[in-house]
Amino acid sequence: MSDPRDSSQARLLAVLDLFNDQRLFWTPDDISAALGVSRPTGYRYVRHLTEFGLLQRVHDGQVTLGPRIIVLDHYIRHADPVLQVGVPFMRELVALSGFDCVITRLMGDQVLDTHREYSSAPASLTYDRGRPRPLFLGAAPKLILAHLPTPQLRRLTQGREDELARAGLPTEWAELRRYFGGIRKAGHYLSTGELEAQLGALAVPLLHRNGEVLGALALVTSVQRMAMMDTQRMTPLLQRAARDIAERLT
Amino acid sequence: MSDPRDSSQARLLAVLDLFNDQRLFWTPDDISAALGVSRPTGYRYVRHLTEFGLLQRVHDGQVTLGPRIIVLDHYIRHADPVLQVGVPFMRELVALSGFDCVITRLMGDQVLDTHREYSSAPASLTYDRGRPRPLFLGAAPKLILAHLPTPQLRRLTQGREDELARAGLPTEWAELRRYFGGIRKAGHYLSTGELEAQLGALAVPLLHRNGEVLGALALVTSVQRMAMMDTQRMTPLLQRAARDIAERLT
DNA sequence: TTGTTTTTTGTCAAAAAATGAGATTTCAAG
DNA sequence: CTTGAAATCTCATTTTTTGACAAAAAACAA
Repeated sequence: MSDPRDSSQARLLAVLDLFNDQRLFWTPDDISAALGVSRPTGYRYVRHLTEFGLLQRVHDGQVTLGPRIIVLDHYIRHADPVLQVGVPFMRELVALSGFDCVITRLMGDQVLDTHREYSSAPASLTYDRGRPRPLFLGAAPKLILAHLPTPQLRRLTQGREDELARAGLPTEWAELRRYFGGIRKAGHYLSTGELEAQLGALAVPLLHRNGEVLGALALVTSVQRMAMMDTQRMTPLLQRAARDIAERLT
Repeated sequence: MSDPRDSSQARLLAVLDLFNDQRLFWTPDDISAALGVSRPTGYRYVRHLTEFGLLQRVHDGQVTLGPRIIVLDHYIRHADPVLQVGVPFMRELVALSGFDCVITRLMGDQVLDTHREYSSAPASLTYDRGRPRPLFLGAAPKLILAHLPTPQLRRLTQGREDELARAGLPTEWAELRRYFGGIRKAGHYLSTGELEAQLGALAVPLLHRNGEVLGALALVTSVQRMAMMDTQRMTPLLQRAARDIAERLT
């Protein structure tokens, strides 16, 4: 019955929601105001979160995201088996192709690039690790969705008809299913200018033994250079790497 | 009066403390046991944290750190002014020296490398971004401590006599002060094999206009290659870069 | 499919904590 | 030393949290 977002514990966590690209520095007063709690309570929240390193005080009474975030991120990176076995293969692909190589994962409801191995001529600096990506744009997300079990795909797409429409995808369930089914059968997806006008990507799925989709492995570059790529030759290489990575996962 | 770590809000955050290098996957049951709360409460904690993306469920009932961590880390990286202006200078230093270039910061009580610009022959893969570093070992931390205001230095060193002794530093305050004073006057510090036996580093402070120490800028490489470096020539280049970075900070 | 076990979520009264108002303290800057 | 703002403290009241137990849901096996 109770909305889990409306509890004192959740309110404390809600402080973290205030921090983003746009605004990384807050005063306790602003936090209190933004959350609609009293000043002492705002200060208490800040104290608690600072205690755990999720926030830190900087000068002139402002607070910002704390060192614990960086450490936790380090743990994720360091312990993620997909990255541990994947990165060397990504390096090889970069050397082979000259393009950037990216591993993209669906985490919860969010699509994130968890690693990007840059080429000597990086394709883009706008989407690096951790920047939330649209669910329905670009090669990697589409490939991931295409390999999701049907119920999960349904859950993810439900209530996002607007977003689907804006991405030029069908909003009707049957048709949507057919669309993603097609991508799944193809086993790869080539996007040109979907996420960003000047960029293209070739992605293949990272499939666990049991068939579960772990994410996508993609090569990214400019549309011009992408046009010169021999897709027929590159796709098997990518798929091979994806298979090798999956095989080496415990 | 009340221990801030002993409150329901803090207990919720304490869940995050369970996750580290050693163990990145927990079941709600294990969490309940580790925190000494009942099963339903453990499940509630997991639900709350998952709600905010700090945790995520993976298969077979386990949970691990969630996507929100990666996103928040992305915000920090993306919005940190020191990195924004510093990275291009670091690239240049790497090109000039052939060594890795690292920015190290004191965040709260923790010393962290916030960025590492790798050379074509990376010096080490054991200390990358976000791995907590010892406070008293290595060129960068020493340089940062050396430029801290005296009261803060005192606070940081107090109660860590063991750690100081293990690092081969004086445990007595007056002597310690003199030691760090010497480093500060020198304006740079060359370490060989301190943090890791086979690595050396040359560090200079990143000083804000007002004299506040923002962190350290360091070149890292193997002791062999470090021995061949012309320190006399390299130090001014590093210092110059540090000054340029500081100047460009708003 | 069924039955069986395990995991996860409700229900609710007792216990614990969070909260806000206002007072008080701390701290930096004149 | 004074001033003013920032941060903390005190405490009575209100709101949550909590655990025991029960119920439901999900995973699993036959």
